[in-house]
Amino acid sequence: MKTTFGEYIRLLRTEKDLTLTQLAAKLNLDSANLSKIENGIRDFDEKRLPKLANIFGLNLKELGEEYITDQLGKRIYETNCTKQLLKVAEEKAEYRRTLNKNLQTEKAV
Amino acid sequence: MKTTFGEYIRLLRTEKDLTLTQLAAKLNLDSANLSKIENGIRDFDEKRLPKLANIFGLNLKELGEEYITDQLGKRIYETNCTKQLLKVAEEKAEYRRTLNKNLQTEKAV
DNA sequence: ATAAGACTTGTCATTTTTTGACAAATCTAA
DNA sequence: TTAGATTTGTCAAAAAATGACAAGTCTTAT
Repeated sequence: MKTTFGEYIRLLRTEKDLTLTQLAAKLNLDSANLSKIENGIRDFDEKRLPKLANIFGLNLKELGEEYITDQLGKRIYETNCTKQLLKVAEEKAEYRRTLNKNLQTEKAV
Repeated sequence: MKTTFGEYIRLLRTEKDLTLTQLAAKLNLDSANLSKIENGIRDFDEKRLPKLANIFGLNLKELGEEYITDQLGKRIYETNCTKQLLKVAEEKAEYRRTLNKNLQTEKAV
């Protein structure tokens, strides 16, 4: 997916010929706020992902991955994080994983 | 840097033989909260980075990079983001950059 | 031209999350 | 033991995210 999550929702919505008001209702959401979400002014609330998946018949896991990559991509963009720094960030994530592993085995003892 | 930001602060602090209370005072911060920061229970507040850099004679830009890579690394870890997904996130960041570029040139016209 | 529906924008109250502060507990070394 | 260092728990305050509504613009059909 080469769009923002908001653009993706807009795509799904227009494909099905739904208005903002119609989709917003299905999502228990104000149409004004959905508009902001599609335009990237606000974030889609993670807890509505299951509903979104249902409405459009999408796989929840895949949709969730769209979501987190969008969120991360946004942070990467906002922090002007270069590829080089992103690599460092990835290593730090890896480090946290080993920390957690060690913690688990400690508990086991 | 192959540690969390909290561990890094602890390293800097103990190298200089400072107590939590002493460093916390320099940072305008409660020692109890600094303890939580070093132990990864709370986040270091970004607005204290300049102070932190001064106290330990560090380059602010570099310290800032330590900070954002730690923050991103934490998110990557928390979301169980695989390398593959991280690549997608990076592409999405790239996409946002082009969006922004187009916006700029639009403005110019 | 204008009326209706679709969408956008601005604002503010509410909710949620993060932070600051303090008290009390634990831990460690003299 | 006891003094200092650190950790943990809790709660109020501050900050950020979200929900809701009013009013605006834009488009299209009549």
